[in-house]
Amino acid sequence: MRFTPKIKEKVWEIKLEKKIFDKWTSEKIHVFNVKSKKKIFAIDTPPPYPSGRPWHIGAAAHYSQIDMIARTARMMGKEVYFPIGIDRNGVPVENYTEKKFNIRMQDTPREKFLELAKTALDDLEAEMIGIMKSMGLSGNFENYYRTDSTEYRKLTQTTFIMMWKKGLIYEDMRPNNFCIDCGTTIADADITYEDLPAQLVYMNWKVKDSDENIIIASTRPELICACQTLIVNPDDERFKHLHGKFATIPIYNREVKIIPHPAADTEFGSGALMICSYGDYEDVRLFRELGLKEVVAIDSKGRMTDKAGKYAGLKIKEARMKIIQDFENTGIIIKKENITHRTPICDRSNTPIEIISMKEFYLKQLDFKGKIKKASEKLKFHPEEHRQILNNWIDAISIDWPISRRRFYGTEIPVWFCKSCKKAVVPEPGKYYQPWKERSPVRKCPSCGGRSFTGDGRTFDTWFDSSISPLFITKFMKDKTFFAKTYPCSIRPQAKDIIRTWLYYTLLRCYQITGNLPFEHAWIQGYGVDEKGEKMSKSKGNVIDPIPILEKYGGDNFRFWDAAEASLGSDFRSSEQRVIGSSKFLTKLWNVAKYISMFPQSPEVKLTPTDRWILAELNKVIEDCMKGYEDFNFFIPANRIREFVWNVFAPHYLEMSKARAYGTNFSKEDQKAAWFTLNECLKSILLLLAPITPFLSDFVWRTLYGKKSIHIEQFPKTRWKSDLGKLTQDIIDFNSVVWNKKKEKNISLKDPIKIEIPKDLKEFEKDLIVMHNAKS
RNA sequence: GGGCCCAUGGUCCAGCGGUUAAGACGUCGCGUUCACAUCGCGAAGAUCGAGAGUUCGAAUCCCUCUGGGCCCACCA
Repeated sequence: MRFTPKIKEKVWEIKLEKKIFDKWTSEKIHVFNVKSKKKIFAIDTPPPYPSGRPWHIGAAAHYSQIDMIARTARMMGKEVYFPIGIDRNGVPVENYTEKKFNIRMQDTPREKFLELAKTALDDLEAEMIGIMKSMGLSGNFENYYRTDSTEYRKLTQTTFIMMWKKGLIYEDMRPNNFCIDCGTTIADADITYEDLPAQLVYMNWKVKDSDENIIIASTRPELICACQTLIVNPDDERFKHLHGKFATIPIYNREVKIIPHPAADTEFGSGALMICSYGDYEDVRLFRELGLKEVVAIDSKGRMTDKAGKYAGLKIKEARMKIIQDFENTGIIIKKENITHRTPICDRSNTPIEIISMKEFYLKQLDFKGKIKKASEKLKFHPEEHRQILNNWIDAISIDWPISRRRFYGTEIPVWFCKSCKKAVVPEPGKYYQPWKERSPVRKCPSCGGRSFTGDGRTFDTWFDSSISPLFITKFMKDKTFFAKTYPCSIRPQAKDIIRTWLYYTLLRCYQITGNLPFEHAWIQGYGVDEKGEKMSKSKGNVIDPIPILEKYGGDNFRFWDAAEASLGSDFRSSEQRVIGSSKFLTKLWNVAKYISMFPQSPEVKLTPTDRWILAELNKVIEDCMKGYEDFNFFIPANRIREFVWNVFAPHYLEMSKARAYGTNFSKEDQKAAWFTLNECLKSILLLLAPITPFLSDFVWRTLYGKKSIHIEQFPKTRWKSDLGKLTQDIIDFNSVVWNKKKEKNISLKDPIKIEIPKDLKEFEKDLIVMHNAKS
């Protein structure tokens, strides 16, 4: 009998992937059916942000693993809802638009700017979608969503209006991070710190009713007009006699109290410092703690206000230089020191931020800290240890969330202000509002009856949009049946670095709106770092572009690489070398499949001990893989299968059963037993690998086992349990000994050798003798 | 300053109370028509970051230290 492989290709050809992907699309095997009888598994896919190229290889790997989650759930018998979205709101889009068209947002008419911003990301978005497809994502590409769509923004506004009605939103004048250059309040997340040189000046202030002076050290002398108190450390002997006395602010001649407070460091400067509104967040904290009244010294354009007296109208830096000069002339400054100062910088404009009080909208979150923490106990984390990051963040929250931004490209805040009573008027939900260019839908002010309104020009913080993704994808307020079936979602996959933003804000917002958690599982992936273990960043220039790697090695090799390298939740190194290394396994598997494809498939017959042994081993593999899949940890199955195929199945079972499979000197039944076992193993391996390497698995499956896709099958069952599995190590050891002996004797592996089969391996004697050409 | 995580052959990564410490990549040697040179077999290479402790027994548990990564706070 001649055997020819049904698999013809010499190697796994990555060009086949495109065809397979198109087949999936035309067969609609991944289309979500909300009416299905199966249990629904909804994935709150993170909509990626196309903020520049190249797309981060770690992010691409992340999405390929999200697809593994989807495929795993399908093979566990669930009806999977796997939406795809793209995030397109906020400052990075504006930034990209400015660069792309060489304009400045603040100098461009809003309408015009929005038009440009709306399409600025289209090419980047197309590229991202292309990457997702080449990685084989089984998501919904037919109608993927965008966070800047009318639909999405309408829902963001609806949730705002609902919360407004519940009294969860208020407007307040508070000190906040303000970027003068961008002209907006910004979030803490938009700030980085840089060590910049600064001048620490020591000033002599007169103490009231005394001949003494007190020396105040400051890097911000221009803020003395906003000083409300002086503090010294309670234990500082130098100042104990001054507690409760007053000092006079130079130039302004206003008196401020000297009080003891532990925030003053005896080691730094003079030991005494002024508390002004606002030099830094310590000032803000103390103003709040001590109930001080703020003095607005700087306006939103970055100029001194009339509170600064003769310095009014000057820019901050000019005022500082001027006042230092004046103090030097009058002998108030006794010393100047050059220090480096950790300065908060706006991430986008690279200019120092100021703390300025502005009227902003706030969402209440302090009242929910306990509730969110309690509710999140039910959320299952993968891996569990990352729960800590969320808990730490919730504990650290000390103010409500400022949600308004003075920017253009975002969801507009649906609010008009009555021109006569100045009160905010909020419309009914159900429409996408743009108050900066539309007339108020409310004709008469509910408070004063006024009929004239001004539209709010601000937009929301982008997290205010993205934090309702679980509501948007489940068609909240749009399709009651769909929502009831899909919410809460099953899982939120996301990266570790946005736990305190995206994960936290989503929990908060969805809890406030629906009263329960938006998903059951939180699946957290680490960062993709470079080959040296350093975080990739554009400034360092170590960002790896996934496109050339995908083109060269294909989706499956890329996916197998990230599954086998990125352990659940931990950071993983990325390099082309490592993808090449992983790709060897697919070649190996390909050849195993090609070999097995030579033989006909056989119904189950009486199996030999060798067959029952490898099936017992296979059984263990299935058990181990399922443990990994149940935790959505693909590192475990990827490595377990590689280990099994490469080190047990191919070198030992394939060799032991080869003569039987070819039918040399064995009965027809024994031959059929080998055929059956070979195919049984390959089928299970393919099924177990299908979520990780969907292309190759499907190709081989359709070539050998079925007209239909492997992706509508379920994971293999464990039905081959047997004690023979205990003998695996002995078999491996014995084969190794024989190979070594032949090596020592310098004879070919096919040459005969005199060797005894060990007692415990007697059951396998016949196969072992033929395999090694052993003579007793 | 507070917190979290990590430390295993040249590199990556398993093992989490008892194994001759697994595997992959890389290196070296030998080998090949018959699934695979995008291969096979074999070899070298790890006192499991350091120290102390618990235990009959520790890479594995406790403590201290060192080095690295990350998050939060932050010097007026």
